[in-house]
Order: sequence, then structure tokens, then C-alpha cells
Amino acid sequence: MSKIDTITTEEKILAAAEEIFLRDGYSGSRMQDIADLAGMNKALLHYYFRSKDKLFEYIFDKKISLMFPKMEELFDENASFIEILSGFIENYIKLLMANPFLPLFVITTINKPDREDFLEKLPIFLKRRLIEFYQRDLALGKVREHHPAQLIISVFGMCVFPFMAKPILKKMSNMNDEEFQEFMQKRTPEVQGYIKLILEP
Amino acid sequence: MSKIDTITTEEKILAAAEEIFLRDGYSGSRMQDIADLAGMNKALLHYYFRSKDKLFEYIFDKKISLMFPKMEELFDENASFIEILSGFIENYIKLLMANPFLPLFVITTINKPDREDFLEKLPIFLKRRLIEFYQRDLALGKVREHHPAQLIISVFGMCVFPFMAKPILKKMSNMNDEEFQEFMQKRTPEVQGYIKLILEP
DNA sequence: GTCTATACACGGATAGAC
DNA sequence: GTCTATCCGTGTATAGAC
Repeated sequence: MSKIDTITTEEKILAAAEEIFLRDGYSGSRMQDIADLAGMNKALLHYYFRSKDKLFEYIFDKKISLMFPKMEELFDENASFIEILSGFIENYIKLLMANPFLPLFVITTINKPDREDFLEKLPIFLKRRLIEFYQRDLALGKVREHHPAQLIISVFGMCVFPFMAKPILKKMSNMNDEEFQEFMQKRTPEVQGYIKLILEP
Repeated sequence: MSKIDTITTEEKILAAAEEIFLRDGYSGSRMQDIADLAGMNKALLHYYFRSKDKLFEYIFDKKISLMFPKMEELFDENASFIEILSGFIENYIKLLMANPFLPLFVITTINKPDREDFLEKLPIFLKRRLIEFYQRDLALGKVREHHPAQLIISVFGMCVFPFMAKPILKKMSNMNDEEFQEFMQKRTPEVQGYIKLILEP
């Protein structure tokens, strides 16, 4: 077929590593599991990536940019703070539905003791930018007064937390995977509604 | 001294295991680390608890009841739903400030593949009970209409998530541990305020 | 580049002395 | 009950043939 169908060995390794690392975390993952899933020998992994550490860091770097998306298109100067947050919620829940293991993976990794270096890879502009928009609309009397950092972490948590607590949610509400998807689908307007009620004067 | 000061070997092991398991998770923990912290030999751990699995399960059982507290005192029939949620938020954030690693520990454990048995240990009455109170107040016109499960998971997430994302929060807001404590202290009235705005008609 | 075989360290668990 | 010594499986990593 065309070039598109040509999957290189390196790509096979990365795809397999991604799946295993995301599901099991660093210390729960085995190079053997990755090799099995990629359909090749363990030695090849080391040929391409030298060590488990290096392979993991490669995957982490790829994923961290997903977890804290750029979202330039959302930061429209003409949009209100509430509109920006609403857009964020919609896009973010959509993103997480396609990458349900992402939150737990990032959170466990940056909580690893002795690996503060992972933290260095976090972008910091996102929060600052959101606060700027909040301050602007506060001055215009378009939003109620709140502690902006508290509000932002709340929005973030409301989007992210259900994916980390998925097994608990499924158990407590007797949901299967399909019903969980529906639950998350309905969540976007729900959380957007909370934000309006919290912020609108 | 008195009996109070007499710490048995078993208690020393449990205290050390708790600290290590909570910080590093199951697969990230080493029996050697626990023995070192407890100031004794590895073999003794096996003498008292047979295996790493058994010791871990012992700790998990102790912790899971903390994560989903009984809270009978909160379920006062005379209290409104908003009051009950407010009481929950206050008590829960206080609890988590004293046990900051608890959320991540429980979440990672119940997400472990092939260990669905951990899920069986979750209590399920909590959510059901809260929904009953919500339905009652909805019929009385005392709360706005929302999807109750979505609301409850949101409250839960707003309390729990900041502790899991603590390293990220500290980094993004340039906080030290003391400032993080202050941040969480201020969080109780903040989240209570959100709930009032969301629920009050 | 890809494989098999193997080195080597680590971690959980047990045996046995005291 | 507590220790030292040790076994044995497992996991990362490398050597070397093809």
C-alpha cells in the first residue's frame, strides 16, 4: 500500500509502550509486556531506546502536551471569560474521552518521589492566561468575585476527576463502559451550567 | 511509661507500611524500604504478614474506610441538602488535609488491572443516601434541578482533586507546603459557595 | 535490524541459628 | 520474636549470531 500503511518498528514500539505505560504506570510496567504487545523481542526495545527510563520519558513528553493543551484558538480576545471556560470544558472532556487513561498517568508520574524533573515539563502559561481573562471580566462587572485559582482548579478537577474515578463511578452507578461514555457526554453541558451559575452576577 | 507508649513490632510495621505504600503505591514499594523505615529486618515483615500482598491489603482496608467515611452525623433528617453537602465538604477537606496521600493511593489501587477485588471493598450507600436527600429537597422546591450523580461527583472531585494535583498546583502558583495548606484551608468556604450558587433556586 | 542466549541485579520469600 | 544467610523467580540490559 501507500506510505501511510508502513508502520516502522519504532512506531510499533511507541504505540505498545504508550498503551502499557498509560495503563500500568512506570513501575507497574514490564519491558516484556511492551515487547509482547508490539509483537517483537525485548532486545529490540533496548536497541531503539536504550533503557526503560528513556522510553518512558519519550512517552511522557508526548502525553504531557495533551494534558495541558495550547488552546490558542480559545483565547479569543472578543470572548468572555465564561465563554472561554465553556469552550475549554467542551474540548477537554472530548479530549479525555479519547484518552481516558491520560489523567491518572500524568498525575501518578508527577507525584513520583525523586523525579521532580517531570514537573519541569509542565507549561505554566495556561493558568496565568485564564486569570488575566477573569480579571478583565471582573473589572467589567461581567463575573462575580471569586478566588480565580480556586475556580480554575475546580473546573479542571470537574473535567478530569471522573476519568480517574471511573471504576468507582461504574461500580456505584452500575454502569458499563458504554453507559460511562454517555455519562461523560452529558457532563459537558452540566459543568458548563455550573460555571454560569457560579460566575454570572 | 504507660501502656500507651508501648509500640509493638506489629504496630511499627503497619506504620511504616502505611507511609511507604501511600507514597509509592503497591508496585513502587519495596519490602526493604518498609523494613528500613520500621527499623527492623525484612524477614520480620514476612513473619507478621506472610506476604507483601497481605500487608498491602491490610493497609488498603484501613484506608478505604477513611476515603468513604460513614458520616451518620451528617445525615440529619432535619438538615437541608445544601447543609448536608456543606458539612461534607468541610469535614472531607479537613480529613484530606490530615491524609494528603489518601486520594491518590485509593485511586491508583482501584485502577489496578486484574485486581477488581479491591473495588468490592467500596461502600455504595453514600451516593444513594445523598441522592435521597436531593430528591426530597427537589420536591420541596428547595433546590434547582440537576443530574444528582453529576453534582455529587463534582463535589467529590472538587474536594479530592487538588490533593492529587498538589505538585502541579505548587509549581503553577509558586507555593510551598505551608502555602498549599493555606490554599486548602480557604477552599472549604469557596466550594461551599459554589454549591449554594449552583443549587439555590 | 532482528533474533536467542545470557549476564546481573533486585526483590520477595524462606531456612535456620539464637 | 528477631536476626543472618540464602534461595529463587523476575526484570533490565547486553553480547553475539544471523
